[in-house]
Amino acid sequence: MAKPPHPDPRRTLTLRDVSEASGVSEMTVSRVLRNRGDVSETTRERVLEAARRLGYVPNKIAGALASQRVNLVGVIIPSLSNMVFPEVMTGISDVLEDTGLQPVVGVTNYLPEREETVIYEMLSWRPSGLILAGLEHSEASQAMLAQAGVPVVEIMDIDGTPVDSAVGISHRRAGRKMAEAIMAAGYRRIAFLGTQMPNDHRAKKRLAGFEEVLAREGLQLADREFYSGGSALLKGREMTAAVLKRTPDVDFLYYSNDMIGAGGLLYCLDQGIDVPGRVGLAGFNGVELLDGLPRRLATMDACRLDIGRLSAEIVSGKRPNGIIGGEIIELSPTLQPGDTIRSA
Amino acid sequence: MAKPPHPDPRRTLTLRDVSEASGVSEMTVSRVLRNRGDVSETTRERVLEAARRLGYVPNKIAGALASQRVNLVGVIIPSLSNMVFPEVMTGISDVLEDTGLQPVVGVTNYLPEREETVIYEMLSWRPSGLILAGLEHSEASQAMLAQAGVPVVEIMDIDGTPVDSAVGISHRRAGRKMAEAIMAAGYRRIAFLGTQMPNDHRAKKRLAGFEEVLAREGLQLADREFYSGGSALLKGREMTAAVLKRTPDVDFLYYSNDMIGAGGLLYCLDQGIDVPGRVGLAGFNGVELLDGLPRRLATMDACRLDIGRLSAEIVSGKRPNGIIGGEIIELSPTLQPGDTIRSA
DNA sequence: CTGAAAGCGCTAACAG
DNA sequence: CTGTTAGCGCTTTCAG
Repeated sequence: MAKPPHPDPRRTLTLRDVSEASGVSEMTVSRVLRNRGDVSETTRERVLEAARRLGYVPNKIAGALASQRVNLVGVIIPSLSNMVFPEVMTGISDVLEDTGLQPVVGVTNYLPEREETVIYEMLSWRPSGLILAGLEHSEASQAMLAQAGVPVVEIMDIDGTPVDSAVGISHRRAGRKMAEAIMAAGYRRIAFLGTQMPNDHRAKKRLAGFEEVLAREGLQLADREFYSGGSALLKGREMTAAVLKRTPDVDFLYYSNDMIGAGGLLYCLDQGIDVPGRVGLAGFNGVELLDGLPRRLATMDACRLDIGRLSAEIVSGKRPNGIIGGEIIELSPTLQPGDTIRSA
Repeated sequence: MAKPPHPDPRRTLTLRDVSEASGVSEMTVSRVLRNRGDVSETTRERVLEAARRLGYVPNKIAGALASQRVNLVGVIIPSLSNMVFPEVMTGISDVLEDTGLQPVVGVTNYLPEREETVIYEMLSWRPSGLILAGLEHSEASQAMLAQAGVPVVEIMDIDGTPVDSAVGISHRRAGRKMAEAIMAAGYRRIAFLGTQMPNDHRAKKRLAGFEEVLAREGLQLADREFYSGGSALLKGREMTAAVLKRTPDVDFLYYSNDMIGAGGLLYCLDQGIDVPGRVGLAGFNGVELLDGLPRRLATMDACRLDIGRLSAEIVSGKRPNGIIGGEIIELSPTLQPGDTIRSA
């Protein structure tokens, strides 16, 4: 059997193929395909026609190597199933859309070692910038970020020292603010219900800020309950039941996120517990989901869309003031009292 | 002012830098860093030490160009905020984890033109494979996929003709199955509530299968209501209210997804409507969220985790039987009757 | 407006 | 076990 005439029928098309098919030099083909430099209308047409006919897809690997330019922005987040990160992504995409930059997401599952790997992998593709959640990273991660040579934006949190730029809210302050609102409403026997948070630094900071305010009034948490994994709504119910049983005299339940808060709310309503009279409830995040609940859970908006937008502006060098890097932007979360804190 | 002595202090390290710092040839450095070929323990140590000390991160662009190998798998999905795709992603990641392949996600927002762009961008990075949702694509997209020269797996749906491989469920059959269960339970005045679905082909197929069964019994939908955008839970409430008002004698509400179904369920409970006596309810997807609701909504599990896993197996050439491509795997969604269909 | 030459940083394929 | 030689497919730069 003779071998097929062509070396590898599965090989993808190259600029050369388009060049031969159109009778135009590779260089000019490249120019046409990138809309760079002046090319006569006739040759442009011929090239485009040939490229289209062949179904040519440029090889960005080769292009990036030659031009030392990569139109990718790495986005590193802890989780996709969190409701909060998709919204951040939306903000990022919105802004990057008309910059020629493309977001590439990596997920760490809240694991520092995993984060290290993801950062390493991302950087090995030499992206134009990096956006990543949080200010806490392993030493090795910090070193890589500092060396990256591209804009790095740490998002969500500003309580700490960023490598380069940061966009986020102060979770400590957010915790304080919520505590103050709760105290002002007259609640005194307050329990905290949240994730087991070895690596959820932001939740930890909120709790710290929260307890700070309590301490100032000579109070401390009446109870606390932690969970990990599983359906957040369901967990919220279970934890609420547990706390209410263990510490029957609590008058407020502060949840580390809206999903478990929603579960708690549904549980209380099921049980006929008077909310916010007998117990008040509050969560954190301002997730859209809450809009459909029988009662609006008190929460705090984490400015996710703006965080996404601003971080993308920084990475793409589109800040209005023309600042280059090292920016720290603090956003102010708004308290949404909803219907689960009684009015003072 | 004299220019700085080094060409560009911001340039990233190369193999050559490590080579010089360790006194080992570039080639051997490359071998060490990739764990390829035999290298003496001494030189290995020396290289690793130098690389670590310098903070060298290999340039995958150059590596990929030279080796004609890219350890990336493109995953193209309509949306991230859908609850369903994160789970698919989990399945994919699980399997890819120990293959050296990395998923890269692209989002289309249910827009065919957007999908075309994303496919084009993805392919321009010459990934090792592509996983994408759905069987319906623009002609140009189909052409690119067919030309890609790498495994392409279309997921979620199998009612149609895939370019290469497919893993999913038959949504038409799923719609039929649900209709049969509802009919068997004795409901007859059935309404459909769903997304405005110009591009949600799978929802459309479910509805088609559903209506097929109704028609077989000489019935047709008593009412239908569509929405787009907004908080699904809230929309579910509003739509339910609208249908119940417009067509007071309906006895069943079939929702195109669990989120709006959950909203409908909460509304009915709020209104004191007897579920499933006065009206029955059902959704689609089997989202984890449902576990925390006051009553379990009837739904159908879409096998998302398995879809993710299997598609990743195909792309990475890990199918147990050693099949190469062109596989069509149909999974069977299970009906979860929950508490919102009365027993027959 | 168009082309030719010279790499980008790495790895395959051989020689030692 | 280690080094040398060619490129990978594109873009930059500099001549026409």
